[in-house]
Amino acid sequence: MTVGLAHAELIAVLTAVTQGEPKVMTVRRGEALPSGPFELVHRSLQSGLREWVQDQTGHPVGYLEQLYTFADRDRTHDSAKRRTISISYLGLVREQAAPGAGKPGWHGWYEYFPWEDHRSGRPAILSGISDQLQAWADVELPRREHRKRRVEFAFGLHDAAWNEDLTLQRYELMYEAGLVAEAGHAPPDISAGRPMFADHRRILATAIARLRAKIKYRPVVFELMPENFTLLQLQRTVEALAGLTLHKPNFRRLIDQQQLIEETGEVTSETGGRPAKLFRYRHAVLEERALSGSKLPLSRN
Amino acid sequence: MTVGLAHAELIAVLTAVTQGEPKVMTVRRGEALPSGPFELVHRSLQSGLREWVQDQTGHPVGYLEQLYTFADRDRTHDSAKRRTISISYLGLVREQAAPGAGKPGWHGWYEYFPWEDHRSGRPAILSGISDQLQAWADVELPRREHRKRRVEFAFGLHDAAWNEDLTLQRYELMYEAGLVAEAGHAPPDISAGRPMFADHRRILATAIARLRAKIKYRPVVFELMPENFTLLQLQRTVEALAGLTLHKPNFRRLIDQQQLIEETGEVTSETGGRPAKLFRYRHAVLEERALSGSKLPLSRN
DNA sequence: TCTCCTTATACTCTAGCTGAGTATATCCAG
DNA sequence: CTGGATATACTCAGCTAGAGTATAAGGAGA
Repeated sequence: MTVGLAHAELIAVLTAVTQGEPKVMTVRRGEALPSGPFELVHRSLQSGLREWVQDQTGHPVGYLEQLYTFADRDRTHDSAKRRTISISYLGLVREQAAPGAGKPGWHGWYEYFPWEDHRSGRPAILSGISDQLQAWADVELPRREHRKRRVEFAFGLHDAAWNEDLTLQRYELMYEAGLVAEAGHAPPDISAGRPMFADHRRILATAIARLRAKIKYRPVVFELMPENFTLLQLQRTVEALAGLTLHKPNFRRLIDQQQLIEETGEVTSETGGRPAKLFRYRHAVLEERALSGSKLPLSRN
Repeated sequence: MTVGLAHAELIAVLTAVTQGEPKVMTVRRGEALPSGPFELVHRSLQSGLREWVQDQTGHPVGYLEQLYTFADRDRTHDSAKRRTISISYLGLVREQAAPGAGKPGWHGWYEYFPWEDHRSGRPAILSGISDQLQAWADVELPRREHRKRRVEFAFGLHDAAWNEDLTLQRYELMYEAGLVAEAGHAPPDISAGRPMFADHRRILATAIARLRAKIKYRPVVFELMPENFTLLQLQRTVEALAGLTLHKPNFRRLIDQQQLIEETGEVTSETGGRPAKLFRYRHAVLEERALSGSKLPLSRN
């Protein structure tokens, strides 16, 4: 069988959470995600990415997960005979292992997606966005119903509740409606987040959505935590990722139901009030542990 | 930046469920998954796949989802200067739209994974498999604990329950332990399912795992159903995918809680006993509808 | 025609989980 | 020693999931 030829490129969304803020590693002063060629020396895609991330940041990536592979023709700047296949990955880095986390190179997620951070309530920018989206949705009938439903669902208007997992859907709607600079239409009058090179912001949206969904059923948060941490630090990290505030007593109950962590025996009084116990992740509890969450009515037969 | 050159290949896991059996479309008498080159004429990866699947099967693919992109060096049969990137997709086809579903070309999932079908109880083959896996896990101490935990968790031994979503983990363990023919070790004495070309069975395992997980929170089953169906037909389809039997009253309760379907007003008496009402999927309820399933303790502040 | 078998459909009950709120403990600063 | 801050423990109501039971309505065959 004949097989097409293409360039292969690896794109990384490296994420760390420092001081309760989610960050992404960037190049070109925050305008692009780091990327590199996939070459023959690399054993596999994943190890290829691991190698050059380690070269560039000097620190290991704990968790690495493939996100998506793109190859739309629009993205190609090559000759007519070649095109680029971009394979994107999500990588999680521990706070301590991200020494440049304050330096340029690391930028907060919510610079690019200000409407995604609901920790201090619904962002003001959302009213402008939803106004414009509803205007965009108000076309002739066949498409109108569909558009309206998508907008209301994705942005939690009317009776729908805000669903933090829909980051990608929201970005795509805004792209379709021409509200983000990358769409290339007339520049929007509201400043809808900082744009990025090519479709890099879309890839970041994919990563955020994936991570927000994943923390609910896999213990991946701990890849972002230092060795020892307090329960509130853990909660703040989850809140940073989800862009939401959580109910403290219930968060703690959930955590120790799962038996994912154990006390170190030490306490820290750097938290302001009563000293907090330090915990560590129970590596013994292993990564394989899925938190099930079955929605099927099983029977025991 | 320099970018590596590679061949690009699209691999499809096309699935249909006919008469309560999950099938996958194959070539070479069931030994391989259909695949085709990604070429310049294609607008995008997804549309490229859609086009040649439609050409080959003559029927449209309803639902199409990217699975994974592989590029391990072992898979390459090319010259030293090229390698192949394989992008795999999961596609769902309606029962009626799969005219070849009885003909050669379509094979049951469980020919390849007999240990995955628990609809008639725990398959007998599993005792042999778990014996051999436990023998394999019984090595010197540093690795033993980890191996034992993986085996027990993936195969639901001891206190762990069988988790149908772990199809890929189970296949990978069996591969590591040399229990599947593709591993290339000494041929296993138990016949652990029908092998496939290269890593195609691994890709099929990925597809099964993804689909089993997805039916729990997205209404993708309906992509596999005919226009009108009875509740038991729907249940049998879900059971076929999950490889499990479900509790009938609870299944029905779950379905109409979600308001995903509506009565057509007609009944069918082809089911043997009392005639069953026919239902159809409420397309109005739209694909965007995620069934949430949040595991985060949200607060209303 | 009546009985039995089969499938369809409706209802009940209980344990556990989730969302929400409240109460108590222990440090630091002034 | 008092107030502010954070940490930690406990309570309670409503919902949901798992499980079981009861009734309805067709067909096949005695």
